[in-house]
Amino acid sequence: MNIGEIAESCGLPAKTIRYYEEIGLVRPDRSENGYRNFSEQDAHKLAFLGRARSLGFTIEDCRTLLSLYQDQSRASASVKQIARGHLADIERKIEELQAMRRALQTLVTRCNGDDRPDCPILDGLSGD
Amino acid sequence: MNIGEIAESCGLPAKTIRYYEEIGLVRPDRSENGYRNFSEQDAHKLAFLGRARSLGFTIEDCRTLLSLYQDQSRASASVKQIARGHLADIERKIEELQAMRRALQTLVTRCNGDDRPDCPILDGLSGD
DNA sequence: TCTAGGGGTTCCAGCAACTGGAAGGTCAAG
DNA sequence: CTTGACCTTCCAGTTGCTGGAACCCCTAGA
Repeated sequence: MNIGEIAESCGLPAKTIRYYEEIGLVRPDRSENGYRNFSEQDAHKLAFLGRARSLGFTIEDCRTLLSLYQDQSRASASVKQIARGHLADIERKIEELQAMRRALQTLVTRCNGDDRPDCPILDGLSGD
Repeated sequence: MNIGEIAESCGLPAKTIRYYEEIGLVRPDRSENGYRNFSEQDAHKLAFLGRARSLGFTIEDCRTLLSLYQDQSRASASVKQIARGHLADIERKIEELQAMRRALQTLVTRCNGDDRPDCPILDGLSGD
């Protein structure tokens, strides 16, 4: 399969797939004409990567997960550890964002948003 | 004030303050010896920037907010618009993260995390 | 007077994970 | 034979810093 087809099938942009090859996540063969030639295995890997990335795993986590995926003698504990680490990161980020949201919401609510200069948002940012 | 003192007072690393100068957010004078010499005004600006950044505003938003802050004839509506846009971004990100969290949580819960290879997390990522 | 230290300066490289664009090769259809 | 849709490589840019090298400045102590 050419890169266009595979991109279509896994939902990743061709650019991204080339990038994944560059950093060694996939290693498609090449046809006579120099075009990348993806196998079904590659298609699977890329779909796997797409899902892992969409769950927010870093590229390095993806690399590890992929190798665990391909390692029949893995321990599921290794996978779970990575996933839980990532889950903790996500939860931390959610909390950070919620704190921002609360603070910002407070300021926004107080601001009239009219044509006058008086502005509680700027006041808040300037330290009152 | 030298960069060290100002960094101390606003809580931003000196590196960051130099970077802010580089991109034109502050323009401290220079002493005879070439050291940056920050005024009280600069201190205020940097504190403002620190707070805006900690609420997640982009640098470009900060630039705009700063100019509105210094513009006595601003309309508070302009400020509110930026803040609401940013709030919407934050809310979108929170939702994305929460979706990730839910999906990941489900997989993690199902995984035994023992020394056997059987792993619902990898199964989920591989598309079952 | 020398030296050590703790400031400060510039400039360059690198992070994550792509994305855009230029310049050009390949292929099938009309 | 040309057109257009593919594909290729390579380089630069994104965001907001951060680290490090190599160097200057200033003060205090031996």
